Amino acid sequence: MKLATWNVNSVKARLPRLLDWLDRTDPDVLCVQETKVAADAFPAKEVAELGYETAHHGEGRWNGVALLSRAGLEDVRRGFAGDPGWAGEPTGEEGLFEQPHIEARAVSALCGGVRVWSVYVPNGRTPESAHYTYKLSWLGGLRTAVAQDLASAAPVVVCGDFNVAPTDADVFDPAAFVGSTHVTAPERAALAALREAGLDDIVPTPMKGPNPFTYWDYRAGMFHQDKGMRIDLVYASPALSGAVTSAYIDREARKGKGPSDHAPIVIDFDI
DNA sequence: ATGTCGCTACCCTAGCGA
Repeated sequence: MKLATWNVNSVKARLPRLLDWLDRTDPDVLCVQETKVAADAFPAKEVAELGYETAHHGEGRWNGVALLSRAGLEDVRRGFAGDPGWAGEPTGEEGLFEQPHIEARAVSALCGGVRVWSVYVPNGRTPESAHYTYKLSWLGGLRTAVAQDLASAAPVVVCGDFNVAPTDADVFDPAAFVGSTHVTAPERAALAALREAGLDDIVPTPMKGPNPFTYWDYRAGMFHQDKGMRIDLVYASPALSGAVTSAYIDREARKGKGPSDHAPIVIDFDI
């Protein structure tokens, strides 16, 4: 099975590149994040012409995750029990929600006997922010939901934009991130707790240079200087992590006119 | 690194989020 994950930063803006990439890369399953379109606005017809079924979980202008599969797409689950939702700022300016707002950040399905998740973890903004607290509790809820999947027979793989760099080697300069999200001990502990539920981090090989980065800010020529981060991750249960035959970051997809700010990860499993 | 994107609402540019 060839599995890939890609934060496309708007499926509408990226559609020509997405279709071209699917055609040339030929994955069996693609996990998509940041579709930024409403539930019924995913270009399912266009990807169907390339042979893919779609499961989209979208809400409009922000977030949105999808699974594209031609290896089967069964038992689709949008969201997960225990998602805390975004409850607003405690003091008000952005407005308190009467009920926590459950955002479209996770979708999972059985693809060829594998429980595949596509997730878009909250950014967190700053460590002082209510968004950061939300990020940590969201990751805690994800861990509980994934642990339940791991108790069943099917192998599990959780793919997506985690908005956390697991180690200092996963950012271009740790000193540049002091006081920022994505690198704090609690965020890394939340990732570790997810792994400890029974998943291995499949670290992909960069196509060029020593750094396994998957994201480079659009600004300041960050991509050309390889000042990036590894925040897109593939966490797989042992039956899958032991069956990896290749894993790489497709930095070619980050080049040229109109790229996403994230590169896809492509993994081959011999299963 | 704060140099760019993509979105929406409101009108074609500003404000937001990343």
